[in-house]
Amino acid sequence: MTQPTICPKFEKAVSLLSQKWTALVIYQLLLGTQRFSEIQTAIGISGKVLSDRLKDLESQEIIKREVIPKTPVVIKYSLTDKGKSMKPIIRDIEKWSQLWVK
Amino acid sequence: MTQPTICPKFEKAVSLLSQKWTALVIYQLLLGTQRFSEIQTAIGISGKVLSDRLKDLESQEIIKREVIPKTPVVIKYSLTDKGKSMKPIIRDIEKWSQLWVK
DNA sequence: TTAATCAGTTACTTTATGTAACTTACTGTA
DNA sequence: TACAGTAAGTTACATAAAGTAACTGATTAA
Repeated sequence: MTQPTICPKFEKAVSLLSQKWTALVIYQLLLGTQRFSEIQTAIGISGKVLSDRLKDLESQEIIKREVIPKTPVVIKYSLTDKGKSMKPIIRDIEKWSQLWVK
Repeated sequence: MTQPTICPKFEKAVSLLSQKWTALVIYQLLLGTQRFSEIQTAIGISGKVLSDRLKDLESQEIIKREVIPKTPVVIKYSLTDKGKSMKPIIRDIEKWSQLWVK
């Protein structure tokens, strides 16, 4: 009856990826810096959920939000180093899906 | 205004991993065949959700369910080849979490 | 003046998870 | 024999997460 406690860091990473849309947002930003509406139309997510997701990811320093003071203002999202370092995870999911998902 | 359609296979893989507990169940079964109650206490999931998850994963042929007709009956869950092939994904998440999650 | 875009927010609905108690064998203990 | 316990779930109900559609406020273009 030992509670084999799973590593909390691993658990946290897993809970990040088990939020819907997280992986797709990161996948999209691996293609380069993008604006809110670009991400939205690329992956087909609602404004509300994208807004939530971007806030989460920003607070975890996986993405950064840049305000470019033009008129009208432009807001650009991109991956931080922490975010970019998730690339192998995303690439493995891609590879696996090509081999195994019918 | 092109809809850059994300690969449906990739999307499907992502939606699998974005269900809560899926990655942890697979992680646990990478340690070897386990019984319902073993998985349950190992990862701290409720019977109801574990039951749902195992049904999903079985229907996608990621795990197999074996009934061993002893008295009382023993039920064992293990990964199929498709399930085992997700090991690199899980290992990458582990590695990333060790390096980047505080 | 009206329409359109961008980056969201708001209010409300639906779906997913979580909680706790219960079930149906069967076994082991008093 | 009666009582408690385990394994592998299921049921009914409660809360949290995600989806939908309409709306904002600033700005520009027709």
